Amino acid sequence: MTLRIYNFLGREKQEFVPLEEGRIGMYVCGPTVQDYAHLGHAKTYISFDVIVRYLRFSGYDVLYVQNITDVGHLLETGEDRILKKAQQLQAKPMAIVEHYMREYFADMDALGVRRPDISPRASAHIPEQIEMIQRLLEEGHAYEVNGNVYFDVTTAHDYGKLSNRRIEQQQAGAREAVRDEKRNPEDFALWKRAEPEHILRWNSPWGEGFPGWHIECSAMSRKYLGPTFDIHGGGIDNIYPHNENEIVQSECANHAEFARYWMLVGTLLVPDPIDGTPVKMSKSLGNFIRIRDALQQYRPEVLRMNALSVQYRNPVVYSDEAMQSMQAGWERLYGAARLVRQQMNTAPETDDGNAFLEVLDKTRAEFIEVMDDDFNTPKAIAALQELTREVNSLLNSDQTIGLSTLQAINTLYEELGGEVLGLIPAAEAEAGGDSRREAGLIELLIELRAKARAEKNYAEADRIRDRLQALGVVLEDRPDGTIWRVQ
RNA sequence: GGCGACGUGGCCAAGUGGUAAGGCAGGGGUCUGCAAAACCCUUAUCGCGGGUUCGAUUCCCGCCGUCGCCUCCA
Repeated sequence: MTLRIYNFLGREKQEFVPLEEGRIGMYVCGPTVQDYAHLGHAKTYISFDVIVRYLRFSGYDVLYVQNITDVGHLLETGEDRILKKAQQLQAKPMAIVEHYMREYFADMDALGVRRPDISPRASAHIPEQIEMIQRLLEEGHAYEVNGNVYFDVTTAHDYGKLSNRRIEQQQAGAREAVRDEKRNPEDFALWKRAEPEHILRWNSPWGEGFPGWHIECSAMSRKYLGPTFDIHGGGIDNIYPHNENEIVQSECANHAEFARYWMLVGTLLVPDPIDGTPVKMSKSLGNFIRIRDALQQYRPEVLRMNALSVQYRNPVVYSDEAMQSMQAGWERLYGAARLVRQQMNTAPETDDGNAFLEVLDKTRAEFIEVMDDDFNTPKAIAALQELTREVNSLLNSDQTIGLSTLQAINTLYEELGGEVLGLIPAAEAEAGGDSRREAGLIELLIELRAKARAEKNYAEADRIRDRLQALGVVLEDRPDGTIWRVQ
């Protein structure tokens, strides 16, 4: 069983072979912390979260690095974005980025996205960036003009190899005013001179300024993962110019191959309010939904389900309709896992139901096979859904099921659905300590209702059920008793 | 205009050179005091036109359509 990954460099599925057996160095482009994260970020980082979780599940020792961009970049108007925000809020720029960085982590935590091993900040790696720029200057790949340093793309023979853009194809100045300072329209800034009004600025050999957008990823990935590492990830919308420029400057500065496998994830789309066509969720279009706002409406697992409902390279739509479908699908999955846990409390210590272990083995094998094939999460979820049908049938049959069988089912749900996909919450997350009293009260009411039912006092029984329903507590009568859940 | 991705049942979405997973929704049924939940049954020849092939949804060409990138964006 070998892992295969679709490598954007070369555009084909390839067998994954790490540089060092059993270990993986992985870098994923992180967010610019200038505002609250939205669902587009959620899609990308949930995708990589599951990829990293699965790699670890497969036994790899993964070092996962994801940068925090906090140095600010230029708008078309020439204003610094973070500076602009700082003026609005009358606050120091570093306080702004600190704030949004913390909120970013809070949002990701809420989504069940495990934190990267290292979250290096661009502002904390200015010397490394300057050093890399100097190397590029020495090697003749860059030139300085008036305190700005640009990379000369004509000095790299393979510029454009990731995005398949060749320099001669570009329409110079088509949508961007050609700066006279640049030798070629595709040349990009490594270092920018800070105008007097810029607060975010650092000393450099070329005067006070700030780093260009792409150099931070090159400098920080090199620092923590080395000149050559296994996997580089990001959103596909950054393939050009960001990823392309990262590659060219890193390979020219390091004289070494950069990332060996490029994994780029598809975009989150949202229906256009006018005609309903799906369009990219983005800050500039103003059609974004903050993660924290979406979490008011849907559980994190349901948001994850949506992100994982397509293969990671494909785009996915976020809409009420889609989310309701995800919600229903998730509830069936989780309902079965929860029922298994509930049955464990009363199950006999027999080995009845052991024949089911075969189904579990089959599910596990299927799950691994499809995840090994470029992380096919839709198929992996399908495997769990098929398992769920079997589990429900088993639980609804009149045969008694032994504890060991239930435990085996539960373990599989927790491993594949919980540990890898993050869709099934851990058992201990179900009933917090403060809800024990509430649970006791609900169970008391269930006892009263059971008494009423035994006396065929259905009016009273239904009244209790309806009142609880109104409070969001749903009762389900099963042959062996009534169970409840919070809606 | 250039580069790239995609177009599969009512909706979403896998997938394969030999007639197509899974989910959601709808309809019918079983179970239930009634519900709820669950389970069973039920709907597709894969954008259009050519070509390659014994055979294509899957490979190639063209067309149409949608999205992304080419400017800060995950």
